[in-house]
Amino acid sequence: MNSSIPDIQCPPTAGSHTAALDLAEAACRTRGASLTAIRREVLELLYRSPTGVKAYDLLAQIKEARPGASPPTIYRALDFLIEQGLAHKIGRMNLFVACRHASHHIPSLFLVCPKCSGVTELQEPSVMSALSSSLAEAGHRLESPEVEISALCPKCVGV
Amino acid sequence: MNSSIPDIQCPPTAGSHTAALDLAEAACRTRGASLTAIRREVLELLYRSPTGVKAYDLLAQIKEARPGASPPTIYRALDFLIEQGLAHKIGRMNLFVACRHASHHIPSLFLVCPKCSGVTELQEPSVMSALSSSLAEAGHRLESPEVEISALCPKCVGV
DNA sequence: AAATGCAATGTTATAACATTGCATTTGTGC
DNA sequence: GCACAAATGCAATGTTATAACATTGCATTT
Repeated sequence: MNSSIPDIQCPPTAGSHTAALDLAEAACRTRGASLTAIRREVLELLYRSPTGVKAYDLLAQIKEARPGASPPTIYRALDFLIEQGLAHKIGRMNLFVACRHASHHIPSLFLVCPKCSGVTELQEPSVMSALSSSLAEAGHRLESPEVEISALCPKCVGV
Repeated sequence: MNSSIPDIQCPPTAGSHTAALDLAEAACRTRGASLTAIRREVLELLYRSPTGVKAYDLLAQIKEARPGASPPTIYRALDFLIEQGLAHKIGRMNLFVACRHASHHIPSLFLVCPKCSGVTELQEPSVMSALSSSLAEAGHRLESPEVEISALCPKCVGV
């Protein structure tokens, strides 16, 4: 559809993210998975919400285009995106956020602001290695390369 | 602790924890708060579950003694205990756990095992300071001295 | 003793978040 | 076209948490 006339539309936060979506689609393909229309739409909504989105808010947004959508529709899409490393869940807040980093070879910190719910993904290799070696010493091991931390964001620190 | 006749009672995981409960009660008192019977019972259940407990499991247990208990009964008690620094919530797992450290002047890491749900509280000042200075550089600030991290525990690492 | 204030608790309902199970459709290789 | 697996639609249900309002119990004042 959208081949020409490129500028109407784009509601809340965003430009089109087409490039990133295409990359994501290619990445899935190389792994034998497919970024279907629903999944792609959900991912796009995540891209538009740098601050994280709640599942039922996603659902409401998706319903505008697909009135039949139900909770499983988006939870399944989210599960897929998380499996594929394209999104993360922020447990403490029941918030979902797109992964902003091309590769997750480097573990990330997710700073979740308890005031405004904003999520910032931060890569700090030195902190992460200090952390994981401390854990190792205590006999533990990081489960995933995603470490969530509750931290006030720059905006909310000031207040 | 248990000085004489130490073995009757104590159903699931536990000894009586009377000493710890009394300490907690005293601590509340010095802050002008009161560890009422319900709150004390909830705290005791937390002490008995080193691994963390879900709110509705707590509810079920409390109901044995207090059939009228309802969700707010325990959520209120949990809120109070958390306010008082006597318990923590593990967000990702919807799990509640008693605080094992007398003082929280030193920030703590909470290692939550995603396999067995075990929670270990760990104090690592050097890691914590590296962490908080990294955050500060990015304009953020730790919200609380409690940082939860998903990490396999020693038992589950092996498997 | 009666009235007041106030924290805690009881009670009911509902909001918010997430999963299960099964029927149907879609895409892909043969 | 056909068979098979993957994805989706859909309804019901499960799980976690809070809102809203009434009541109790106890300390203080009158």
